[in-house]
Amino acid sequence: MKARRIAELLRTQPIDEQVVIQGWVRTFRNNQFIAMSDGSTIKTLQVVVDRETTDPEILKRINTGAAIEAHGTLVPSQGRGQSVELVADDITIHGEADPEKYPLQPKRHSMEFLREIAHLRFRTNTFGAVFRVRHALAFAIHKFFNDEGFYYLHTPVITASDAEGAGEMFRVTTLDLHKVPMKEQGSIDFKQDFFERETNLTVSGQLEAELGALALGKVYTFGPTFRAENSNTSRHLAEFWMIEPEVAFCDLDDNMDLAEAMLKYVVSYVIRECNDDLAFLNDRFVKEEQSKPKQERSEWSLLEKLAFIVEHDFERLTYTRAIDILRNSKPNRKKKFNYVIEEWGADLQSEHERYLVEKHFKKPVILTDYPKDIKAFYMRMNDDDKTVRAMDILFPGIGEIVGGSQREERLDALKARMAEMDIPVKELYWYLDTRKFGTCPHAGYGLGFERLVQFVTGMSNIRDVIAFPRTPGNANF
RNA sequence: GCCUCCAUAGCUCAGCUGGUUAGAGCGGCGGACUGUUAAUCCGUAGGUCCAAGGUUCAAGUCCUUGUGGGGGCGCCA
Repeated sequence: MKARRIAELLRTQPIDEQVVIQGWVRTFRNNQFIAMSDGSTIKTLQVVVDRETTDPEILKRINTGAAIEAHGTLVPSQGRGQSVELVADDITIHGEADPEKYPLQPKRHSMEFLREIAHLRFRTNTFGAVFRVRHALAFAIHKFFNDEGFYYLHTPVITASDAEGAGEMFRVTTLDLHKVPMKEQGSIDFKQDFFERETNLTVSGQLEAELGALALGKVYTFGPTFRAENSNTSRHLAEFWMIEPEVAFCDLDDNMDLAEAMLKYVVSYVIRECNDDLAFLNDRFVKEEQSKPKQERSEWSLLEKLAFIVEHDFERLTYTRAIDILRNSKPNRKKKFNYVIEEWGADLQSEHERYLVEKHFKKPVILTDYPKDIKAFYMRMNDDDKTVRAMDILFPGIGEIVGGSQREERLDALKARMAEMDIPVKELYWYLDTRKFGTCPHAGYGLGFERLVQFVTGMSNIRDVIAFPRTPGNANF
C-alpha cells in the first residue's frame, strides 16, 4: 500500500480507512502514543500502538527522531488535542535514533545551538515551518511574475565584470594557488586561468537582466548572489538569493507600484496557504517579543504585521523630505542618534531608517530620489542634477528589503556618470550598447529573498531562514 | 573591519564580594502507572566548569592570550 501524507489525511479525514504513513517520531508518550511528523505539515498525526501486543523490542526503539512506518486504521480520536488518530496494527522501524546521542529533544532549543547542528534542525517545528514558508514565498514570487507576463531569466553565476560596484567579490579560479603563473611585470597571468581572464561570483544579475528586459519587455532573475563583504549582522549573508525584476518602458513610479504589488501578493499568498505554520511562528514571535525590554518590543504580533502590509499603502516620500523629518525629529534634536543628521546629502543610517518606519510613519516606507553621490552609476539623473531616481523600500525590523531605480537610459548621461565614478566604460561596452541601440526608459529593483523570509516568518536572524548559511568564517555543511 | 557580551552535565540554565564534596529542569538508565498531549510519579547514573598560561594559601569565579558563539555598528539585499 502506498504511504499517504499527514497533511492530506488531516484534511480529508478518511475515517475507517486502512492507511500507511511514513515519517519521524517527535515524541512517544506513555509507551502508547506516537506524535508523528512527515514534513507535510507542522501538525503531527497521533499513532496509537497496542503496548500489550507490540514487541517490546520495537517499543524500545520508538524514540524521538526515529524513522518509522505505521500501518493501521484512521479513527476519530478518543483523546483531546486531535480529531483523528491512526490505530496501528504494524510498526516498522526504518532508522533508529539513539536517544543518548540524538541531539534533539522534545523541548525548546536555542537558535544558536540549532545553527551548529544545521543538518538536523529541519526536524524541529520552527525550521519545518520556516522552510515550508520559504518555499511558498519562492513559489508565489514565480507565480506573481508569471501572471504579470514576466520571463524568468537565468543570469550567470560566474561573471567577468567587476565593475558593478555592488561589493567585494569572490574570485573564481582553477589556478594552482601554490604556484600562481606570473607575467614578466609581476602581475598574475590570468591568460592561463580557466576563462583566460579574471572571473568572480556574481554580486547582481541586474546588468544582464537589463539586456533581457530591452528585448523581452519584462524579465526577472531569482538566483544565488555572492558578496565577500565582512558583514557580521543578523541581516547579511555571503551567499543569498535575490530577485531582480527589470522592466522596459517603465519609470520609477511604475517600479514602485510593481514592488509594492509583488510584496503584497506574496505576503497574502503565504497568509492564505501557510496558516498552520504562520500560527506557530506567530506564537513563537510573540513569546520572543515578550522576553525583550519594553521599548524594543514590537507593538504587533507577526500576523498583525503581515495583515498590515497587505492592507495599507506604503508611505512614499523623497530623500529630501525624509531628511527634513529626521532633522526635526526628537531623537535628532536631543542628539539621541549616534549619527546626528546635520545636512542634506548625508547617508541614512539604519537608526534613521528605523525611526522613519517604526516611529514616524509606522508602516513600510519607500524613499526616493537620493543624492547621486550615495547611489550607483546606472541610476537615472533627475533634472536637478543632484538626485537620482532611486528607491529603497524599508520594512519594520529588517530595514532595507528592496533597492531599485529607474535606469539611466541616455547614452551621454550614462557615460558622463561612469567617467565621474571611474567605472571602466570599455569593459561595459555591452551594457552601453543597449543605450546606443533602441534604448528606452526602464527600471527594476533587487529584493533580498532571505530578508523577505525573515520578515514573513518573524525570525530575528537571517542565518535561520536559509538552510546552510554562509557568513564570514563559516561555510559548514 | 569596529564595539560589546557569553562559554558550567547530552540540552536549557543557576552557582553571591575567590573559600570545603559544583546544582536544578529536561533527556538517559531502572521501576511504577496507563487515553497520553514536551504525560506523570519514585529512584539512579552523568562534569577536563572552552583551551593554554598567570595571580593567589585557595580559581568555575580574577588577569592575559587563543578558540567558538551571540548582540550592536558599518557595507548592503
